[in-house]
Amino acid sequence: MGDVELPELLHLVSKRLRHGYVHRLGPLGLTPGQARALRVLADAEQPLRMVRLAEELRIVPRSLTPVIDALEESGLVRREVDPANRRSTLVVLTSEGRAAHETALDARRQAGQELFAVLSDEQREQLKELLSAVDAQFR
Amino acid sequence: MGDVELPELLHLVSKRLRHGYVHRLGPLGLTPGQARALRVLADAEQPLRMVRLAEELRIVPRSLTPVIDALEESGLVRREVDPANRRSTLVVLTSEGRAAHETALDARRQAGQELFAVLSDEQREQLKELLSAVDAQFR
DNA sequence: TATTGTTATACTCTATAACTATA
DNA sequence: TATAGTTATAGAGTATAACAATA
Repeated sequence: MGDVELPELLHLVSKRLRHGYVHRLGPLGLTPGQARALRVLADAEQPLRMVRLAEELRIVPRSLTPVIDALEESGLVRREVDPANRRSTLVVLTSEGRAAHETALDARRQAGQELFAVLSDEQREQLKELLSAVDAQFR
Repeated sequence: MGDVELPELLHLVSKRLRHGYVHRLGPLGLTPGQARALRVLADAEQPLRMVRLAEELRIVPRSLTPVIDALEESGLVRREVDPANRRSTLVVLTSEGRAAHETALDARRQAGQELFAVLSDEQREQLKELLSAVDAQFR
């Protein structure tokens, strides 16, 4: 076979990452998408509206709904009506949610380290810069 | 927000790639997975057994079944019983399938070029080598 | 009218487990 | 017994379109 193209490589490596996440986050009762939402909420350090959270995650609001449904059912977030605009829903991270985020963060770090284990710190930085450049052109 | 980690970047860039594929392959009546299967079959230059094709695509055989179902329905591949081992199914690329592969290849190339447009040839090569190293450690 | 979020629906990608036919 | 592939089922991730509530 031999010659794997760059797009195909990207796809394969990304699939491995997802695989690692699924297996490490699964025992915590989280999907990668849920863990991502927790991360954004924790980083924001304040409740976020659905539209805003979806933007940060780069998915459409409709796709966020079941993610938040699941997190709410697990008690990791809470929906609140935005007093400033009653059309809006504020997604509030609970203390359980914050704790789950910390655990998930470790799991995600481990999966990341495992995936990029063969790269030196320098190479990892290089990879990050290349991918950043690719990503940035669309933002 | 600022500090996006390497794994997250990988996920985001990969998502963009998928997005580009979906939009360019959709009008051709192909999903990215179907186009991948066509590519492997075209590269192999001979019919492949289901198990072998799944291996090349790095998915389990069960996941390949609906992909081949769809391609067969579109007349792009044909299932044949392997005369050497009647348990096995040979997936044969039809001439229509070969033509569809050529068209899909262009679409995929365009999506790839668009995605990595901001990188120089040298940077693309660098990225490819880094991802290859990551991928190779698991093979 | 425009915005926010949800309901409804659907498709892709992937997996595990159980079954059938064949070896 | 072991292998190849399918049926059955499920769970993530994603999207578009239509709608209700609110602004």
